[in-house]
Amino acid sequence: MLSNSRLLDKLLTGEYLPILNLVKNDPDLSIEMRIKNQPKVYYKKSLLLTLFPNRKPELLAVGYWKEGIQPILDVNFPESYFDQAKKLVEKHIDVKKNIEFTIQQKITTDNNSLRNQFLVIDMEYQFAQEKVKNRTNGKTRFDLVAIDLKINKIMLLELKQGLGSLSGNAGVDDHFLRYQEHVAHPIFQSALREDVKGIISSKNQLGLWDFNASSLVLQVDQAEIDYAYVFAAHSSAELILYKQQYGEKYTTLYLEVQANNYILKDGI
DNA sequence: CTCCGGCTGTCTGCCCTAAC
DNA sequence: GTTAGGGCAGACAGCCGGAG
Repeated sequence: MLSNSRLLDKLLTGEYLPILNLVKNDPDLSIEMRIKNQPKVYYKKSLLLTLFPNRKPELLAVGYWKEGIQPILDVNFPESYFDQAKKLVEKHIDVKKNIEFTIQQKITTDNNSLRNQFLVIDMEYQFAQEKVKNRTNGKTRFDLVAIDLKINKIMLLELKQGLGSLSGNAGVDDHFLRYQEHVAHPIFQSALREDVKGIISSKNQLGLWDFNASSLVLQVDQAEIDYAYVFAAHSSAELILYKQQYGEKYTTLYLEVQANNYILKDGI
């Protein structure tokens, strides 16, 4: 259930319905459920729009348009706002970031059904931090949250793309240590399960999937929690290097960018 | 001289808290 | 239940100084 029924009404039948329909029909836009089931619309990981129950919607951050004009949203005819906002994002984001986020979004859209092993339910997930305060050294976030439908697991996924992001402060080893630190606490696990249930039911209610996810919610209580990397290789040389360095050490799902196939599978 | 790497400030996006 | 303001992490750009 969306805890916020007024916002739900606005999205499903009220003034925000044109926005919901537009986002549903545009594969480049995604809507994610943040804390307290707050819906936010993204384009390549740039936040285009945040919706509130009563307050005016929050638009694209000033950094994207400060040398031009702020795009204006007409909730009844949102097309032109999203067109302008997308163009501003394209102009703003740099190439490297663009590649990573494009891959992330493709993974999300290619794994949004029950037809394959994984169902991606969220991007850039941060858990509710009050519940694990003082229990961990550093906060962290996870690139993707997915359900492994084959064995009913909640998978926290970290996307690695290109060789530059493998070592150092936010590298492969470092991310795994942070995961271990968090998952060791039962409070983290129960909080994650609750968040996952909330995200699934909200998305289900908004009709963002072409299947009914009610039964998935029930499975989540029994689901194990696990962690894996997604390595998106741009060449076979990169793939070989990654496998040599980390392939044995960490569970990894492999994707080949050139193949343009972003359906996640284990055991490759 | 150029090329790094570290340091710092800025910005975005997330959650938290206090207040209504 | 809802909002406004603040803190934190991550990404990035610009600056500086040391190594080659």
